[in-house]
Amino acid sequence: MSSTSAAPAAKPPMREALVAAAFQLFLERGYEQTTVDDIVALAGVGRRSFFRYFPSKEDVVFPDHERCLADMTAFLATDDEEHEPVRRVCDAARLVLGMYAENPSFSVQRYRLTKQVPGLRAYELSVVWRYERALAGYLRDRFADRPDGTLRADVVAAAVVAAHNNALRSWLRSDGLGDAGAALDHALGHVQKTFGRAAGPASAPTRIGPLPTGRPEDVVVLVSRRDAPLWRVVQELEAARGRT
Amino acid sequence: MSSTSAAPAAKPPMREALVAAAFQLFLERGYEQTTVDDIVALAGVGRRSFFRYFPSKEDVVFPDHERCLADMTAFLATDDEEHEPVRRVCDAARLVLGMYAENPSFSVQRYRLTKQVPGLRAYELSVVWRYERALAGYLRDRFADRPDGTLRADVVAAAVVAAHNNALRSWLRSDGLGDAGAALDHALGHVQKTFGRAAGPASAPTRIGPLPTGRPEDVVVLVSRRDAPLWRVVQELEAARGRT
DNA sequence: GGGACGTATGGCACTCAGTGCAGTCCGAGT
DNA sequence: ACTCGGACTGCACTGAGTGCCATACGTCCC
Repeated sequence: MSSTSAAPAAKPPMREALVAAAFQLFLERGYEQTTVDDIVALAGVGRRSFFRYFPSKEDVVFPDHERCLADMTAFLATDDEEHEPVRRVCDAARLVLGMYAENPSFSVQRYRLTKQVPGLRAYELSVVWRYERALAGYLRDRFADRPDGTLRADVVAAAVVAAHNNALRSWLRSDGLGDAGAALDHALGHVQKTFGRAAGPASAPTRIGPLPTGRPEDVVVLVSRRDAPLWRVVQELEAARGRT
Repeated sequence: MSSTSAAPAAKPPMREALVAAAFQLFLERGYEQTTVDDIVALAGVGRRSFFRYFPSKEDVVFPDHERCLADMTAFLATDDEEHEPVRRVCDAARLVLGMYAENPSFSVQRYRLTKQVPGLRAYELSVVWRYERALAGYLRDRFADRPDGTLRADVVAAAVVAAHNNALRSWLRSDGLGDAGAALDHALGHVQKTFGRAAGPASAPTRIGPLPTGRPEDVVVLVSRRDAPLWRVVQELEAARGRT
């Protein structure tokens, strides 16, 4: 009972051997030109063992996403409600980028593979989708009381993921040389500026507020939008004045 | 030369027959429990013909997405630069919903399938991804001069897709009974309010005088007096809003 | 009418991913 | 030494997807 149940400290070397053999072959002759038999032959293990460590051939390309997804779920679960929600999901996205930044060369190699193999691109999309649903689930929970809570949660989660991917891909295209963290901070900064803090940025300008009382000759300033009912009323008033 | 080159008017019935046979079997015994041999046996055609019409078993579930994607690409390509970009991609999203709304029952059946078959979900993600890239490509072009153009384009495209999916899924969950268009307009309205015309320089407050034209989402400032007709209209609007 | 031709279809054999099952090997506990 | 459990291997099987060739049908041309 020493190290098997508590922590996965004793990692089987076979898993790493399979990943290494797979990437060697993928890089030298391409993903689709490499069969699972080739991989297990190079790694010197039985074919059946491959599928015990990786449910599919595609999984060997993303060996650590499952762990990262679990980390993110745990990160969002341990929330003391003290954090601003948008800020919180941005931090969760930083967690993912951290995983990529752990092995820059590996991430760059994988990026080149996924860029040109449709099957791998589809697989990556389903992984990203699970990240996005985790973020959206957290936000739906935090926005439960707001009017369009689930809609807003979905949109914010999608925006965070898009910003993350934008920064990540530009870093990967630079062969992992640039500052990934800075690029991500910049991208997420935009998202936080648009969504962070307060309810809808749209409701603020249209809101007129509690009607104050005062002298009839007081001058009042109204803020409206051209698509708000108030503006249409103004147009009618103006049209009526033009006719007289 | 009559109808083969101009328009795809003479659609082969085999394609429809395969789709019908496939869905019949998918619904009565499940997607993974149905083999391609089962489908072609029911349709009474050869196995090889199936793969001539559908590159993979998954494609038979989404028979019209390829056409819809082409429509969207064409819609975005024929842009006279007169439209507001965010508004334009929202309209493109409405195009996609239109395809779903053409066959409500078919869309609902497909939704139930994709919801519970991981392989189909992954396929759908890759389709949605292509829509999103089409939108983002258009926006990247329109935002080319802005400072963070590509980032903004990616985020807006993701937000539009998320809003579209939110509305679409809630409509599908209602078994296609609700008003899909209204739900989508509501969702996209949020996105347009957050992103539409936000980066432009704040315009100076407009005096009422001669009514200026402008974009619907512009913020306008009105100056009035408490004894003027405008203020009384505002009071009525507020009272009406308080009642609802 | 008959032959040449392009196209749509069917049949067959093949590769390869993925699974189920049975057997083997090895280390730990008693 | 015996056993028990887990890791590993081999083998046979299903099913998706592909390449190749044969066949049928309509068309055009002579």
